[in-house]
Amino acid sequence: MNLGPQQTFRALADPTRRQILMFLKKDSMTLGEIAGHFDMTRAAVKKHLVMLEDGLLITSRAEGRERIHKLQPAGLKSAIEWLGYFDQFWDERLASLKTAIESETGEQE
Amino acid sequence: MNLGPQQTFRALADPTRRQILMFLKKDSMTLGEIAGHFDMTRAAVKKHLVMLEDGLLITSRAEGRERIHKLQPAGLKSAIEWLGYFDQFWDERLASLKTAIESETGEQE
DNA sequence: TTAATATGATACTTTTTGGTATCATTATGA
DNA sequence: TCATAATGATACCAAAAAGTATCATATTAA
Repeated sequence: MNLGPQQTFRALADPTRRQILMFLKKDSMTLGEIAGHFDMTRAAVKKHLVMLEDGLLITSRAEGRERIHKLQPAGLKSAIEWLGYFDQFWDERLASLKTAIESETGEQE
Repeated sequence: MNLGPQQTFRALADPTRRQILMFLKKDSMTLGEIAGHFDMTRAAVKKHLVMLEDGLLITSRAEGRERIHKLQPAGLKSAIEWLGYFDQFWDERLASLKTAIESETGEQE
C-alpha cells in the first residue's frame, strides 16, 4: 500500500510547494486562493497541487465549483520514517523534549 | 550562514542519492566503490555526489588519488527543522519516546 | 620511468520539471 | 437563461536534471 517516500520527497523538493504546505497549515484553501499568493498562473499552481497530492501531503474535495485543498500531514510519515534511519540529527530535537518530559514528570509525582 | 533547506530537500528527492546515503551510513567510500553499486557511469554518480555535497549531506577528502566520501548527517538539520513546523507527524515517534523516558526516570528516582 | 588507475571536467543527449497559453466544463448568480 | 467565475485538461516552451562519452590530470605501482 505504501509505495515508499519517493513521491513525498519529490513533492518537498520545490520551494513553491513547501510554501503551499505552510499556507495550508493555517487554513484549507481553494486553488484560486492559493494561486493568489503566487506570481504565476493558476495552471502552474494546479500542477504543484497535483504533485502534492501524489506525495500524499494534501487532499482535496469539490465543493460546488470550487475545490478545497487541505493539508494531510500524515503523508509526511514515510519521509520522516526514512530520515529516521539517520538517528543522529534527532538528538537536538529529542534532547529538548527529554528535558521537557523529565521536568514534567518531576512535577507530577 | 544557513541558506535554508532547499539544496538539502533537492538532494533527498532522488532515489539514487538516498541509496548512496544509506551506503555511506555503513561506511565511507570512494567514488569508485559507490559507483560499483549502481548500473550507471562514474560520471553520473559523481554528479549525484556533488548534489549531496551541495545539500551538506556528505563531505569528502582527497586521499592520494582517491577521494573518500563521508556521511554528514548534521546536514539534515535544516530539513528536519522545516518538517518540525508540522508537529502532527511527530506524534507517533515522540509518543514512544515519551514512554521510554518516563519509565526510565521512574526507575531512577 | 611509464603504464595503469582514480578522479575531474566538459560537451552533448534525453527526460523531467516548472511554467504559459488556450480551450472545455461545470456551477452560480443576476 | 445566460454571462461569469472556478476549475480541469491539453499542447507547447524553456530550463534543469540525469545520464553518456570523452579527454585531462594526478597518483601509484611495477
